[in-house]
Amino acid sequence: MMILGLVRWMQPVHGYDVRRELLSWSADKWANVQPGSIYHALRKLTEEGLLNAVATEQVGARPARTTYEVTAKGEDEFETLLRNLWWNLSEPPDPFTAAFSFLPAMPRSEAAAALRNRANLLRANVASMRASLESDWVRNAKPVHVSWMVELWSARAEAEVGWCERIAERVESGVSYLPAELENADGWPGWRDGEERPAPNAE
Amino acid sequence: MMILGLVRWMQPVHGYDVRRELLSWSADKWANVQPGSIYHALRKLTEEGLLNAVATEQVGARPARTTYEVTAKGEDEFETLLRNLWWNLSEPPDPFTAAFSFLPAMPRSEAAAALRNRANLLRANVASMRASLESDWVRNAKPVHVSWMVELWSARAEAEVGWCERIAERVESGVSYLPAELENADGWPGWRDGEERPAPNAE
DNA sequence: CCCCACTTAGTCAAACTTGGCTATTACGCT
DNA sequence: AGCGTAATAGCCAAGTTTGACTAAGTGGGG
Repeated sequence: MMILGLVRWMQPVHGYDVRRELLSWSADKWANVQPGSIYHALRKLTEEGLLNAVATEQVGARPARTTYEVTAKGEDEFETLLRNLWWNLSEPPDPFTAAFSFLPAMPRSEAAAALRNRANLLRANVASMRASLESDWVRNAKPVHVSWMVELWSARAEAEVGWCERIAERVESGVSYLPAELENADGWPGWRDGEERPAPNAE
Repeated sequence: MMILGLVRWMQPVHGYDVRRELLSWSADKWANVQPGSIYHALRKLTEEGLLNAVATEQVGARPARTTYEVTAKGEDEFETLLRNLWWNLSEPPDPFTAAFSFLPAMPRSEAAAALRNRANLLRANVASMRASLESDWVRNAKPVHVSWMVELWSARAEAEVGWCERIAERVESGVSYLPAELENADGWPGWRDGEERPAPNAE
């Protein structure tokens, strides 16, 4: 619920403003906030007494828009949430990691190719982020810490590029996926379909 | 829905098996799968024709457990999902990034301290992951690619440690958060409470 | 001057997640 | 033998998130 935070610093806002701001940050990508969630969140926060609906104006026959403000309680709650996120680690879920855990279900050649491909995609990403860091628009019109966030993403991505390439090589090299204890024991069924016969003599 | 994948390689399984396997991977952390989701997912996958309920045995007066298998259609679907995740980037949502975007709401000294703290937490994490990589248990009893996943996490974390420290310094140095265009213009209201008076002469 | 396409603002039902609950059996300890 | 604790299976209602939809104003090209 970081909608609360947004409302807090745009103070009197209505839902649509919040939506636009979020989309302009393309925050739907890295926060879990799609446009549809916003109005529900606003109503729920109001119920909980963290927000106040201060006005409901209507222009013509368009849907009425309700304007919100943060209450003292909301201020507190936000502070708490924010501190919590700043001071504590919280591993975010990562779909790629989940997919990677099924490595043995992919043919080795494809897995390696996909990893190399991923490395390239990441590199392209890094390049475009770098470019945006240089661009005048970002340098002059966006708060500086936005650039810092981009730097974080770049740093993580670069680290991952290296990993992708290292792992691609290992996958190609044909090392067995099975743990030492189970070498030439029978593993679970259901692994060996994507695998191109992991060559029992693999080392 | 990577429950499907799990069912696929443990072939005839019942819900509880899946649950245990997931928890043993502590997959509730990096996938978005809490124990409660499993049974619902299984039923839904069955409805969609991706799974088949093959048996329902009952031991004593305990809840009956239903055993599932993957259908051909499920096999296909899994293949598609898996490939999609392997070949395409998909930025996962990251709560810290979201929190960081509210940097101006934190006093500079606290922000810097929190960043340093984060760096330390990450370092501790990396250390414990490194240790587990050395441990015999992981080396001998777990498939090798599990270690590779740990390496990925370490690499990302290390990149982030560096970033935290660099940013902590910048925050402390007092550089203004405002974009060049808005220097000494009035920004949005609602920023300046956490900020310890961003000293208009800050540079 | 009219029509098409886009923007504005928000609703809603459906899907998905979650955490807590139930109720039985097995196990270890004294 | 008795008792408390842990493990076994799974259910369910409540809370969240989502993507698709509505429906009126607006603007500019032909």
